[in-house]
Amino acid sequence: MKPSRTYKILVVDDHFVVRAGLRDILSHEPDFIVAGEAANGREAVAAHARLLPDVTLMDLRMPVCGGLEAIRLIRENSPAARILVLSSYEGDEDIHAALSAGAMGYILKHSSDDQITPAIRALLQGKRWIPLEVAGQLAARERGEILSEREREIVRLLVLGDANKQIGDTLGITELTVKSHMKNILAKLKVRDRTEAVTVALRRGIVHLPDE
Amino acid sequence: MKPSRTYKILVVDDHFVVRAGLRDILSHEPDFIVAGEAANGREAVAAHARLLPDVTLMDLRMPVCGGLEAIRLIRENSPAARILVLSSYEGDEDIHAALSAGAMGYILKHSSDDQITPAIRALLQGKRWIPLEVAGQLAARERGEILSEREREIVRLLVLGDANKQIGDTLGITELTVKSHMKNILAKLKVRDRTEAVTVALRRGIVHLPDE
DNA sequence: GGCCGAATCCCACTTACGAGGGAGCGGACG
DNA sequence: CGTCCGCTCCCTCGTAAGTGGGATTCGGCC
Repeated sequence: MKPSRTYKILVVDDHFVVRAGLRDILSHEPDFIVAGEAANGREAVAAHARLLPDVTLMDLRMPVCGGLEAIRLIRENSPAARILVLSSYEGDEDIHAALSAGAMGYILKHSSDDQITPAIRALLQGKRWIPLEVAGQLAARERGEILSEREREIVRLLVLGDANKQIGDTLGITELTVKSHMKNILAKLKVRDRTEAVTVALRRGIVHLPDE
Repeated sequence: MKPSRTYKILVVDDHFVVRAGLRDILSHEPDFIVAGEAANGREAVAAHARLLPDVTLMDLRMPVCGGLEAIRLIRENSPAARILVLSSYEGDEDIHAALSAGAMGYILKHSSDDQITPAIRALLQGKRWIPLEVAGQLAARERGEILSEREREIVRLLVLGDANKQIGDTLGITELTVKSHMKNILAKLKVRDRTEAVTVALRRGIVHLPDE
């Protein structure tokens, strides 16, 4: 039962153990071959251009260059690239950002192999693959209020612990304007104060913890 | 070259892909055998009691029952148990808590196989295994100020977005006392306000994001 | 015993935050 | 074209947050 053809897969994750696991899982499919690996977004872009894989398995949270940026760059060079995000997190903002950056599927890292290979096969057939739990997050996002770009920018400074005055100075607007935005942010996130806003924003993937 | 004896290893991680990776990595060592797997702390305690492995590879962040609690329970039943923590995070508090709970080693998930098997072999010989980067975090912790139990309790409520008054009600103390603690917390964490305190506490592993 | 540091608690004061409004201006979209 | 919505700015007001001090208790250590 020689397969009609083999499919090249690129594996991108900064954790060696995860790459080993994917290599092992994919090796059980006779028509899959792991054509290459990358440990960060920059390596991923280079590897994709070199290998032109049929599917790319991509983590989001990586050093040097994150998955989102890598997805954008890869699809600039190869608009037909099929990218499957494999993430630990399920914040609605992460999911939405990945899909709108051009990912065709999104699965969670605690998925077992009977979730991973079907997802890859779906992408090979040009289909999208969004599990129910992931789709649920997206639906919840649509129901709730969505932060504007400016509001996200303010939340980014908020997690640094900046006061309203400082945030205003950074963005070149008055403190009053910041407070006005902050009021909308608190309402949209349905929280009582800025501290809770930080935890909710982190949980939903709207912002991430600064590296240092 | 038949090995003199084989060593039983228990793998504990909630991510299927990680378990697969470890299974694959360990299978390359002829004297290692993955005797069992567990996807959370409760399963880990049961599996350890049943299998009595020579070494347990344990993730920290897991649902149902976290790794820390699992380490404590396992070492209550088997004080000689050798547990190697395999974590993605490197917050000094996580590291310190795991080691004082009884773990004998601590490695990071982006470690390659040439870091993982030596760590396991070290534990098999009754030695500890703390990589430089991990030891550095611990050293930094010792240099800095360490939060008291009461202060950690307050930080836990802080990340929920509770106001000082609420925190006081929860702990049965006055708001004034909470503010006094908060003052010390801000000083110890070297931050300006409670918002920054949340991000620093999360980054250092002093507290974790609430599940919901 | 006596000293010291750490943890806990209390008070007064200044500042920042968040609620409750309102208003003008721009682009997007039907 | 008008309407919505995001961005900007404005004012007031009550309250929470953060800063300065000081008091207490308790255990360790010389």
